[in-house]
Amino acid sequence: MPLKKQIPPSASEKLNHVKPSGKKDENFFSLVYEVARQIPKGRVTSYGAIAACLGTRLSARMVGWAMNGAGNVRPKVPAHRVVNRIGMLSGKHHFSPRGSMEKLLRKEGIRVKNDQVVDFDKLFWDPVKELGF
DNA sequence: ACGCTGACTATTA
DNA sequence: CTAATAGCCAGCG
Repeated sequence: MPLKKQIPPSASEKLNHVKPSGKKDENFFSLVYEVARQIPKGRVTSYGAIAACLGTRLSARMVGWAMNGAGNVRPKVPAHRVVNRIGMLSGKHHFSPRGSMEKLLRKEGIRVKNDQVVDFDKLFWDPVKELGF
C-alpha cells in the first residue's frame, strides 16, 4: 500500500481545530489519539499512516511514543489496532498484560500469526484516505 | 543543557 | 535479498 505523496504540514493544522481546549502540549498526542480512536473495529493501521495523517510522516516514532500513554488517556485508545507498516505487532511488549494485544485483535476477527496480522493489506485502514486527507 | 533511547519508515549501499 | 543510515522529536538521567 503506497503511502502516496507527501502530506503537506498543513494537514496537522486541519486536525488542530479538533482540539477543544487551547492546550498545545498534547497537540500531537491528542491528534494521535483522535485518529487512533477512529480506527474501525476489525481494522488496523500503521504508525506511519497516522503520522502521515498528521502531516509528519517522518515522525512515526512519536506516534508510537504517544501510544505509550494511550492507556492513560480516556476514553480508551485502541492501541492494539496500531501496528508497524508490515503489520507486525511490534508494540505487544508494551501491553499489559503481555500478549493482550494479540488477543484483542483476534477477538475482533483479525487473524494474527507469529506476531503478524494476516491479510494486513486488506484490513489496513488508511486514516489519510478515510478522513479525507 | 546535552546526549541517548525508542511501539517507525524510507532510502541507500 | 539483507544491512546500515538518516530523519523525526518527546522524555529522561
